[in-house]
Amino acid sequence: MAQIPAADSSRPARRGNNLDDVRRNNLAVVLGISHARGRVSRAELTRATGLNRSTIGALVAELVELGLVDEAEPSATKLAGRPSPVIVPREDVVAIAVNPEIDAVTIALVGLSGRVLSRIRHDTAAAPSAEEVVAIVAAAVAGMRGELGASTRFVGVGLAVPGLVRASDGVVILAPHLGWRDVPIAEMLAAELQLPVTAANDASAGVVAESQYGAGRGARGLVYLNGGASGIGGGIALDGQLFEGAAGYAGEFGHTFVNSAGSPCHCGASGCLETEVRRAPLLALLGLDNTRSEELEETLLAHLARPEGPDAAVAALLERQSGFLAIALRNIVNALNPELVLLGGFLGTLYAVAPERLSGAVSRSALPGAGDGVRFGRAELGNELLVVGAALLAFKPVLEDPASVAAPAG
Amino acid sequence: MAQIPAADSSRPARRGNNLDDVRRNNLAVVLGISHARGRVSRAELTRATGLNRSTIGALVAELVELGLVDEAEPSATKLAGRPSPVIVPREDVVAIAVNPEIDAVTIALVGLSGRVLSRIRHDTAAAPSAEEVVAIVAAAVAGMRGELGASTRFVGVGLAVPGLVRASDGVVILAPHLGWRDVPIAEMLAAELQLPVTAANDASAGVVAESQYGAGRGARGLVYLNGGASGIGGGIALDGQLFEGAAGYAGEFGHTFVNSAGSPCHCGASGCLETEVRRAPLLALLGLDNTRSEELEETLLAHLARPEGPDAAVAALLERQSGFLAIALRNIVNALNPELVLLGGFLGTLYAVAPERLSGAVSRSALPGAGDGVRFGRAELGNELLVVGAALLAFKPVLEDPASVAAPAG
DNA sequence: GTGATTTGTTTGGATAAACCACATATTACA
DNA sequence: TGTAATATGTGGTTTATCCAAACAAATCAC
Repeated sequence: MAQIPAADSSRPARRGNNLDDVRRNNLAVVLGISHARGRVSRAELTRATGLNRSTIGALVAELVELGLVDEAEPSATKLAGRPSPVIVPREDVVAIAVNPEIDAVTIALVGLSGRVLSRIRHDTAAAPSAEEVVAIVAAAVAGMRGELGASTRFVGVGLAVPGLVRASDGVVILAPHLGWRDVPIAEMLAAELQLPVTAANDASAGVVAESQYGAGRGARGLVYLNGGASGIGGGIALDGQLFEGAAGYAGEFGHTFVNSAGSPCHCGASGCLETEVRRAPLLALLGLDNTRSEELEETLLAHLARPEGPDAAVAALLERQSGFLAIALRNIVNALNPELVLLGGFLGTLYAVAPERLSGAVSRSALPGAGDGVRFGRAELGNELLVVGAALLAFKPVLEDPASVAAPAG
Repeated sequence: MAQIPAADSSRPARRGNNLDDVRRNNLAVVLGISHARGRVSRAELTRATGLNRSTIGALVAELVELGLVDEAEPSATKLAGRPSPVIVPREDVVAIAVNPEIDAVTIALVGLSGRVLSRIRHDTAAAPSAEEVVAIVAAAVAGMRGELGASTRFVGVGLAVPGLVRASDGVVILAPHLGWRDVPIAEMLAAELQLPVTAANDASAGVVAESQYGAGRGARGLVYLNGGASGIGGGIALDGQLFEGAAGYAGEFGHTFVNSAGSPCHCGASGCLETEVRRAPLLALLGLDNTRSEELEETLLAHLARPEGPDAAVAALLERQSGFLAIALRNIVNALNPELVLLGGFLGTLYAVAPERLSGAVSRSALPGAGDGVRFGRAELGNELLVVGAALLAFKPVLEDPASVAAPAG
């Protein structure tokens, strides 16, 4: 009878746990719930975590000591019993969110409470270079610092980049629209701001935000596809956490093959989702210029509602693009069996004009099981999406190990 | 400034940890390493887990008490110092692995040591019904029981089914080649054998086996595609664990879209990988009958090595099928950024005849980052694959919580 | 007010892992 | 053959964690 070969030791074995890990984990759980829900009473924390009342008391006291949360007066309930103090994440624990785009750099300060404290959009004449981004961010942060109280603590920087970003060190491998290639932007920003920097693809930041605060709340397995002016990006979130893959590049659904007779794509292949499903042809048909996506959607819905019915070319284009999108989604559903598929940007519009057409096509063409279990939806975080996603990237180390942040000076 | 909406409470918050959890986790880690490596010294466990010597001593003692491992004499090393006892998983802790196929049911007993203790292939005239499978398994297990010592403990049953299996309750939603639809096979087997039963898709079982014992050892993110007589199945393993998706259906790469002009597939769509890349046309061209895959590969390699070169039709077919496979793999690499892609069965043959052609095509057509980081390989577990994979499914509860198994009677 | 209910607080207890000192078993080398 | 060096098991002690229980406090219902 065969003996199965023994596994080698190349995969590092799971480490053992000690008591420190217990504490660290429990602090992270409590801070995580507090951060996710905004306001929680100690009693709610007790129920959610399954920990003892006294343990929660001690954990919360330590988080207060660390300057990460405040204990506030109990909020009025209609229940009998002693009121339970409310835990709120401190707003003066702040992440810096940065999003360089083709014609602007957006910088925002986001509190641990989830509030966007301030936000600047710095327009640029051309696509900014990495050096320009660093300079713009440094100036913007210096300016915003003054508006905030002296107690403000910056815990890190989160960067959402429209391109491929290596997760391990935050190097931008390729960002065609910015013209970047192998740019160590995270390192550069970290040197300038003296803060830890986490960089990720913009759609990855988006899926994290949607997963925790947006239409993906509560979904355990979430796939996100976003159609922007520059192409189609995407991301995968499992249990609220970004799925990175081996090196951080997972989620590039824009280059899913959907058409044998398709156009060549800048990626080198042809027939990619991104080349077949684009905003531009629709804008041209509707006589629109390079507009915001809200405007496109309004115009499109109005067009479809015309008494004489939609133009044949418009209807055909929608039909064709929905078909290609359905093919890509079918692949994704079969491969990943997600609970929820979220569509943003232009793809959200495509979904919105005929939700049934798209979801029906996918459910019918995907395999039973995965196909009939999946839900579809639109991304709901608009403007705030990338800013919040980037901030979540920056907060991640704190949320995973609250005790690792230096306690406040005072 | 915007306030991000608070997350609702629909996603159950992560639970807190207590000391029991620490112990449970550490027991699982120690047993897991022991199971994966086959033979480990206590000293090696100490280094791998990062735990204290005395803690490892206590954990191992508890596992011995539970009857899951034995402590054996130290094996000779060339190192100075006191020899460290060796921990070996007990062979009389046994899982029952079951694999129903179109023309046979395979039943095997697999020890926690990883050894296949016995194995029966029960041929059937036609595809077996669920009732027949239950009867065959019951008879086989009764027969094999006699061969084993009285100390043998059965911890569970693992079932690898060629079809879609709902992970939560082991119901086979659809197994076209068996003619099963909504069959509660896990429940039926559990009632008969009075043991916990875990069922999964056969490729899912395969990827787990390859990930832990086969060509996927050490890979953190692994994608597996297998070409069998009945189609193409697949699975995803992350850190040695099966990625199930929302309900256990993840990994159906056989229905990836690869050809707009493709044939209709039994799944309802058309142009699926499974319809475009098949064994049958190649067998026909080579004048082979319905042979084993080893035979196909030998014949094919011999044909390609002919002095006059391969037949043009054969070369064209290989080129064509490799091209479609490359398209599917490109999609998968872009979407999941796996570390390793493993090909089994007919797809392994297709890869083996020209590894460079396939891996080169994928690396070039996938996006930089994901494309140039991925490795390709052949699945290396042949006959044992499904049996080992099914057994791993059955052992999973024990490996996750060793203390949950009843201590041996003796 | 009085009682029921819920929750914070305090204290003591159980438990798990770390730490330390010492015993033990092997190799290296004179 | 004997001694030193090295690595590892063993047992007692310490430390940190969470839990359980008793008590105190704050609210609601009547």
